Amino acid sequence: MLAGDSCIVLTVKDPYLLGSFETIQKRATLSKDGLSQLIMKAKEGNQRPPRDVAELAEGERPTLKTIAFMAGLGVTTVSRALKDAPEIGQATKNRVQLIAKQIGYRPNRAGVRLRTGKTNVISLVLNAQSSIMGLTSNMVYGISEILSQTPYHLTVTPYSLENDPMQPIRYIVETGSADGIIMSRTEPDDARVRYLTEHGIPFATHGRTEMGIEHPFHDFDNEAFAYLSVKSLLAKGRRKIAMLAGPTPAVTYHRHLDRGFSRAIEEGAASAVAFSGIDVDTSLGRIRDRMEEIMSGSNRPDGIVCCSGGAAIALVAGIEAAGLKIGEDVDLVSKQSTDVLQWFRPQIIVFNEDVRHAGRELARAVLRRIAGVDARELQSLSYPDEHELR
Amino acid sequence: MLAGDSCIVLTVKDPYLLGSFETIQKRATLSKDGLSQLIMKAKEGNQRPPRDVAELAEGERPTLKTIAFMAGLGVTTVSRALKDAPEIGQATKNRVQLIAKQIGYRPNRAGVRLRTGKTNVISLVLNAQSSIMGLTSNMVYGISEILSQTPYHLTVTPYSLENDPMQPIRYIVETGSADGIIMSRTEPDDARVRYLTEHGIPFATHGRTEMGIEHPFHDFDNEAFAYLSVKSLLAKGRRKIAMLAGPTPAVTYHRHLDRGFSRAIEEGAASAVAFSGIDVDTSLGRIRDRMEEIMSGSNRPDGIVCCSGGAAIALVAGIEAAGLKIGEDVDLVSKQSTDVLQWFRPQIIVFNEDVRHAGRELARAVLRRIAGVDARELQSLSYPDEHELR
DNA sequence: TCCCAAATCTGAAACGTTACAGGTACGCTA
DNA sequence: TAGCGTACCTGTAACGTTTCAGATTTGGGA
Repeated sequence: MLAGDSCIVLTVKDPYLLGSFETIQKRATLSKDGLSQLIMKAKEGNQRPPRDVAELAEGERPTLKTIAFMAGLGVTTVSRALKDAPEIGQATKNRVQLIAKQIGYRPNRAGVRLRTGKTNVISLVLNAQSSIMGLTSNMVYGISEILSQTPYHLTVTPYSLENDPMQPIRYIVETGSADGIIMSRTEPDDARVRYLTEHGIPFATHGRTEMGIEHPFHDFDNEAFAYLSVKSLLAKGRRKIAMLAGPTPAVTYHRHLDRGFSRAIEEGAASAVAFSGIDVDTSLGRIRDRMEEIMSGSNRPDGIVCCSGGAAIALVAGIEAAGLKIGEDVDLVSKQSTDVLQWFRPQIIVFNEDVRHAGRELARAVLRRIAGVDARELQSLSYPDEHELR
Repeated sequence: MLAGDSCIVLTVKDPYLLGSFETIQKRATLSKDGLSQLIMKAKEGNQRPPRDVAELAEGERPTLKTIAFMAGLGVTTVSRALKDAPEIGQATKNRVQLIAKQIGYRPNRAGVRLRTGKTNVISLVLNAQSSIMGLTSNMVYGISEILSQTPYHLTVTPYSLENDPMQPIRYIVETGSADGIIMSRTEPDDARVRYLTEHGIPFATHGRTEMGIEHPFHDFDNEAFAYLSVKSLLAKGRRKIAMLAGPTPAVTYHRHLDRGFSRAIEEGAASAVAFSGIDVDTSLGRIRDRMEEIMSGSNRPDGIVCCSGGAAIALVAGIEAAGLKIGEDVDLVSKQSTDVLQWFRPQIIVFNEDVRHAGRELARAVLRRIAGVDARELQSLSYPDEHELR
């Protein structure tokens, strides 16, 4: 046994953790005069700084070798002890794990990655446009919440809408720069989903596809949202109802909205008014102006469904510019992903979409997919939850 | 010279790029019957799959070895040729670079990282709360815009306000998981700045410090913003002015706001009304309610400066709840980082803070800092740019 | 007493890259 | 023709990890 102070830079609180003096000495093939001396000697012995000695230069981090030296074991044993391999004795495992903890060992990601190909990275791929109201932020925070309890890091790769959405995906796959991918703006027939499935890369999508491929996803039930929205408008006696639709029909949730909307309209024998020329991707200025036009016209709706909090603000501006009052001349139901809407027009009926929760779900899904869980078990929906305020 | 089709999986468009048959043969020590045969033989020759042969299994990526084999050169030469080292002949460089391009070679990040310690990662560290209006998103997009033209990846590490802001920083430094850091919520005396400077880790902050350490930063000139805001209110004849201040005085920009505000108030001989109990970190609900109280009281301001677009919406709600009208009873100036504000209350005077631009500046700054540029050359301010709409 | 199996532990090799310390070939000078 | 410098290229080792194929020890049975 060696005294606790015999380590120079790295110290363990419990010196009995260290390898027996004889073992260490055998490894270092040095004379018998305490670990401190031993280390110094070892250092003088070699020409280059002895990295296999438990003294680390400024800024150097302990490695398996460091632990191996301290414990008087081989690196292999240490490696396995740290991951609880069955062929290592319990006593050794405890000893090794304690030393590792006490000297603050952390596996070198580059070493692991080079050897195993595992990157410990989850990549969030999203388009850089449509995210006025903190959608991206909350997604990032949700994902991070989950990843922070794991060895995974989160990298974010935005792409602009003018570019091919496949490009960042292909890059990740070709360079092997992530173990899993989370992506949004899912399309009914999504080339990325096909590509990733073919290549066997774990991923989860925010939104569903309709291509007969089972894959992990999380989605907000936009059909239910649209249905319930129309229902609330009907309940308020509204009869001529319009919807600011999801982005280009290419994106799946546009269809879900349509479906829910049409069903409710039909059930209520109400009439649908079309909003031509604008959708949720349109610039807020244009939405406002078009809205003013529409609401000043003869065939204006008396109830409106909007699927984005940001767009809703522009809608309100347009409605009010036309001289109408929300809650009197027209009612507005909107989805929101941050709690801004109700603070400025309490009459708006809001459904909250918890994007942070979506982030958590998606992160959990990719991780479990990476762990080999069947895709079908990693599909979840979250339901609109009405908060009519005041 | 070899025929173009002599490569099995990897092909180059210009077969003359390949090494001479003799060279390749020498390396492979095989008989003379074309590259295709040669590769097959090489494959049969060894027990394990011959990774040093220009045929790659499904999902395998070309490495330096692959190129070396194809070009009939050593890996070292290839490595250097690819980075334009002076000791490599121009002809060789061209040849190697062309092959690399044609077979789609990309350096293995884990290999580089393990060998050189360079991660090619920039880490964005931010707090997960205060970002209602797309602040985080735009920052991320701005940074990505710059990084996408470089080999750098962006990782995002949020931390919650309850936690120690040092923790993620320490993690990054201890595990060496990034080459540079971008962080926000800078404090006058910032422990992170001190720590990173001491450890010599490149970083850039969104916001300034006041601790005598020169470091890269980008900041919005909040002093000018507050000053100009008050000035515009004065110009509208407002005399009793209040400001919804920046988060806790711990954060530097709070001071800048104060300074600009006080100076303008003094110059205009106006009077400042204090907003007690709320700042920009307060929940929107609470801001709204408090605002209603204040604006219903006897000592209410007739001009208000607000430093966040999200908070401004809550302010407006409070003001209107008190039965007052923006632009008549009271004027409001606000900073905004997304163009939402003016669409719903055109009377609000807005100053745009271009966070995306800040992201670009910060990314450029860290990159140049990593490249060794002096910190003093990497400090920039952006100035408020008034847009009074309609 | 000897041998065998189980329980532990081990060194060497490999992942892809770069740095180090040469090596070879060529042309020029003496 | 020898000697030498230059231009160009090369093999080996190392970064930290895991995997492979043993090696060593221990205890028990014959």
